[in-house]
Formats: sequence, C-alpha cells, structure tokens
Amino acid sequence: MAATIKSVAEQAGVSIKTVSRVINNEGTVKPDTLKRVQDAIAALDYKPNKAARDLAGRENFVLSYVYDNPNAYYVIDMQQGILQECRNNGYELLIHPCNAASEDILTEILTMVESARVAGLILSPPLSEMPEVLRSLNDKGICYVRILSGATAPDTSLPCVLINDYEASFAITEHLINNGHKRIAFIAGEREHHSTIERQHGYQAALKKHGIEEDPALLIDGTYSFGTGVKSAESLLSLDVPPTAVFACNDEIAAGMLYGARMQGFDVPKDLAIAGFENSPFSRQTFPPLTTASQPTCDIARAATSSLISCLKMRKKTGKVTASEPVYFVPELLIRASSDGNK
Amino acid sequence: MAATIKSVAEQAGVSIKTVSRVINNEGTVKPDTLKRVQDAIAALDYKPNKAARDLAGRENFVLSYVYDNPNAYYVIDMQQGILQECRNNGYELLIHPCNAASEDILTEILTMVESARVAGLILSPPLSEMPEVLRSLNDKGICYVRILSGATAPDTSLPCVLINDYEASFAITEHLINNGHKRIAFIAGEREHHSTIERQHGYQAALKKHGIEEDPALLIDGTYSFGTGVKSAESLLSLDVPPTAVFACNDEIAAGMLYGARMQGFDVPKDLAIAGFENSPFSRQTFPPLTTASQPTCDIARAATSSLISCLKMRKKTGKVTASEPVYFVPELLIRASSDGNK
DNA sequence: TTCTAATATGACAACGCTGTCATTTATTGC
DNA sequence: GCAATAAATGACAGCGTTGTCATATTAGAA
Repeated sequence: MAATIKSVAEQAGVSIKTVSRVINNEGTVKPDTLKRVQDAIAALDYKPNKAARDLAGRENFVLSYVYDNPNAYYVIDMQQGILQECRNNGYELLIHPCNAASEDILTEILTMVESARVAGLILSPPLSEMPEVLRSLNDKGICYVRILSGATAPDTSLPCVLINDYEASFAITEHLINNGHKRIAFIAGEREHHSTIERQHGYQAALKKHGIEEDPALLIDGTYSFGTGVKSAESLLSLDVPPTAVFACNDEIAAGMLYGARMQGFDVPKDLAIAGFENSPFSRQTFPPLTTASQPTCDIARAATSSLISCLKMRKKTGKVTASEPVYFVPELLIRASSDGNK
Repeated sequence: MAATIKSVAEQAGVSIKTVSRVINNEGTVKPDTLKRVQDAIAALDYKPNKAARDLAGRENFVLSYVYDNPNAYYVIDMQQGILQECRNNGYELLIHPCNAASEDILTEILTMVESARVAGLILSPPLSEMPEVLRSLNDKGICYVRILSGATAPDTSLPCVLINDYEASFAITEHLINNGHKRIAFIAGEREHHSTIERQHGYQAALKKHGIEEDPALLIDGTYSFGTGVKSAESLLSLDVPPTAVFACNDEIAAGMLYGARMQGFDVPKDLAIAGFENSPFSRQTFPPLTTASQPTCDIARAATSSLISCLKMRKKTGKVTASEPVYFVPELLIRASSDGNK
C-alpha cells in the first residue's frame, strides 16, 4: 500500500495540511516541523498522488510539448531535455505533434490544453512564431515558453529561449569566405520559419563585411528538405558560372545538395564546398561529413522547460505572470570535410 | 466553466452514476436512457475529467511507452502510432526513454508505473525481449504489449505484435543471390536484439536454399551503428577474396558500410552491392539509395496499442487477462540502387 | 507584563469521478 | 396474475490532495 499524505502526517505528528505545505514548498513551516515532515516522507517513501493533486488544485502537473517538426533527431533531443526537467520537478510530459498549417490548429491546441488541464506549453518553431497561436494562448491565460530564432526577445512578458542563428550563419559564411570562396550560394528553408530569415541575414552580413556582392542567382528558395537540396544542385550547378560553395539552411538540404552534386560528377569539397546547419547525426555520416553549426538542442529544451516551470511557480504564488530573463544560445561552427579538404 | 458529470446528469434527467455507466460503456443502460445521456454529453460538450477518473478508479488512463532505442526515426514513428490510438480511446501517453543496460532498469520502470499509476506498457526491443523485465511485470500484474521479432508468439497470455524479420531477411538475401552474388557478407547488430538472430537465420536459410556455403569470414559481429558499418568495410574489403555483396542488419550499418566502401574507392553497386534493413528515411538519401526492408512502424505501433487497450478493457470487465490474438507483420523488400544498378 | 500583529498550524469542505450496495422497474415462469 | 428473478437505476461514501478560513502559537511593541 503506497503512503498517502495522511500516513505521512501521522508519522510526523502534524496535520495533512502541513505536509501539503512541505511538498509544495510554501515556506511557512518552521524548520523543526519541516524536518520532521521531511523525515517522515523519506521514511515512508511517500510520493504525492498526481491525480489527487490535479483534481484538488486548479491545474495539472502536466506540461505539453507541441510541435510540428519533421526532423526526428530534433524532436527526440527536445523530448529528452524536457523530460529531464519534468522529472526533476514532478511534472509529466504530454507530447503533441501536430500540423501547424492545419486550419483548426488553434482549436486543436486549446482542446488539448483544456481536456488535459495542461499547466504550460513548450513551443518550438514554427509554432512559437505564429502570432495568432500566441495571441489566443495569451487570451486564455495559458502559460508557455517559446524557443525562437533571434538575438533579442520580442517581449519579456513570458519566458523565452533565443537561438542566435544570425551569428552562427555569419560564422559559417565567413568560414567559407576565409577558405577562398567568393561565389557562395544560399539555400533557404521555409520562410515561415524565422530561422530561415535569420540565417539568410547572417549570410548576407558576412558577404557584405568582406566586400562580396550578392548575386540573386545564388539565392534559392526552398523547404527544409533533402529534395530541396537535390533540386538546388541541379539549378545551381548548371549556371554559367556555378558557385564554388553552398551554405544550406539545414543539414537535410546540405545532404541533398551533396547527393545532387555527386550525381552530376562534382567532387566535394574540391569542386564545391558545402555547409549545412543543425549538426544532425547524419551530418557526420555523409561522405564527406558536413560542415555545420551545432545547436545544443537538449540543453535548449532543458533551459526552456526550466524557465517555464519557474514561471508557473511564480504565477501560482503571486497570481501574476512576471517577466523572466530570456535564455540565449549561439550555435557553434563545426568544420568538417565537406568544406575543408584538410579535415 | 467546463461541463461535469453532474451537469450532464441534470440535463439528461438521470443520476450521475448512469452517466458514468455511459462514458464507461458498461452496457447496462437502456437504449432510451443511453440516447438521452449521449445527447446531453454532446449538447454540453462534456469531457470527463481525467484526474477525477484516475483518482476514483483504480488506475489511470495513461499508457507508457518504454524504450531504449537510439534510432530517432523509429521512436518518432512509434510515438505517432501510439498517440493515434491513445487519442481515439481517451488515453494519455507517457514516454519513458531509458537505458536497458542500466542496473536498476527494473526499479526505474516499476517506480514510474506506480507513481504515475500507468495502466499499461508498450515495450519495443530490446526491452520487450528481456525475460527479467517481463517476469517482474507479470508478478506485479502490470499489463503490457510487446513488439517482438519472430514468426510465432512465445506465449499468448498477453498481447503481442510479431515482426517476421526472418522472412524479410530471406527475401533480401535471395534478391542479392538472384543478382548473381555468391559471396555475401552479413553484418550483425547487437545479439541482445532478437531481430539480429532472426535476420541472420533468414540470411543463412537463403544461402542454404541456393546451395551457397557459408563463409565464417563473411559474418561480422557489431552493433546497430554507423560505426560498425565503417569498421566492417575496412575488414571485409581487405580480405583476400572480398565479398561482392553485403547485407547489413540495419540501414545505419549499411550507410556506414557504404561510407567505408567509398573511402576505399569501391563503387557501389558496381564493385559491391549493399542492402540494409528498416527503411529509415536516410536510406533514400544516401548515394546511391539503399536497398532495404520496410517496416510499417507506425502501423505496428497502432496495432500494439490497440491490442493493449482491448486487453485492459477486458481485464477491467472480467478481472482476468484473457489471451489475445497476436498481430503479424512482414517487412517488405525495397530494391534500390545500392544493390541494383538499374534502379 | 500585556496587547497586537505576524506567523505557524489545523479542521474541513471541496474537486469530479467510480465502486458498492440498495432500490426500483421490467421480465420470466407457472 | 403473482411471485421470483433479472435488469436498470440511484444514493452515497470514498479516492488523496489543495484551498479557505479559523485557531493556536510566537515575536514585538508598549
């Protein structure tokens, strides 16, 4: 028979309410009593019953990770990071993959939040960048943390994790320039992802800094997919003056580019240097391995979850959602053989 | 204000217990009453409160997917399939990645099940093949469904989904033989995974059928990893009489093999044919794309979840865990350019 | 010391459902 | 048509917490 709050109360010689205060860290318990209760909890190996807490309290100890991301590695890393923080704080995780382009995405999310009485949401792009989603969550008073591409937070009223794609892209582009490249193509992902814009700006800024003029022919629109890479290879490599280097918005595109280049008999990196973004596991496994920028996805997820939980605690205590410091990450340049024959 | 069982009862002019009977499908409600209640539920858009059900009932409407699998694509597909069934049946999903080799994996799982009062577990290899895990779940009376490699169920007392790796491997090997290969290497994954054994048996049976003698030098032990593929390429291709074809236990190994072969200047498929297993997304994205066997992971997950849920319902009704029919899947051969120059 | 204000603790009713058991209503057999 | 039985429904107590409000204790000021 599992221990309940009642048995702990008896063991410690206090009322159940005091035990409740201890487990909820309300801080209004005398050190002496606190210790007795903590000892009792330890002695009985007591774990609060989540269903009862959820029922009695206003909201459940459940967070939800809502995402629309085809990148399995990214999602798995996110989940892992979120789970670590959840376990540390007695929360459960509800995963909710969805289709951001769907018409009733809003209803879907709200229904999920209400029916599971989710305490807070973790949003990664592109959902974290959809104004109508954010607005309607605000209206309903639902707490969330967003993971965003950018250097500064759009607002600080809610927790937020920022990935500085601009700087990392600048570094990648500069690396290519330093290796002697002047004709560097850029293959963009979906423009709905803010990261695409940021990465492109970083690319353009690096060109500018080194006095290289942009050639519109070297700027390709696409999606974050292998297919885009393959297609771009066809168009770019058949130009009169093809690029000598390509910076793809992510590793999938870069892998496709590599595939396409190989199909057309180009040698990478001798005839063409390629760089990707994200440090997906397969970026190490292509031939040659891809130069890329590493995002510590798991750490990002933990940081996001942790600030969401702090925010929830604050709100419970003060009744208000207080501004919290955004967390910043800058992806790190990883030079591999696809852009550097010596590697 | 969300509707509760009470408001539904009022609206329908019955007691809350009768509403409870309806939502739980207890089947002892007159058709006429049933309809009134259903109408009331629809009219009020009533959704049962999970926390309350969980607290009042014996176990929670929560399933847990416990896994130790480094393959992100596999995990994501599994999650998706499980989630679909969960949503259809009012269950939630708790994901629980873990380390099967860890010493206290058993305690970890049992703690999780108890603290979240999980109703049932979904187990994929290698956890589904660990006798001590299964035994201790049986002892505790915890319901689970296992996804297994094999042609027949080890027992039918609990739900089970079977993947016929043997037959699929037989087909792959036969395909290589039909393409004129006689020296076909086999690279094994971890022997803890039953799938490894099954795949090897399929390989051996095909050789035997076609009167090809096995060469122990062509049988390599390894892990389900890219690294194993790379290493195997080194050892296999430096043999006095190297193989002309390789059947790798999964796509990761096959991709590594491909990488290694390329490093040593071998052309695939001209000098060496390669086949993998699993139809991972990247098996289409290597150059050349990999011949493989496709497992409908998402469907497998749905079938598993669905039979677990039936089993749980049965148990609730009859108090007994009744035998349920195993579900069978045979992975399908996908011929691509890595084993066939014409593709 | 005495009174007031702050701090610490407790009693008890919710929360929304399910299980148990009593009660009402329908069905069967004679 | 009547008891005996089966089927349908209801009343009510829990499930293990938290929130509210009352009470007891302590500290600080006069």
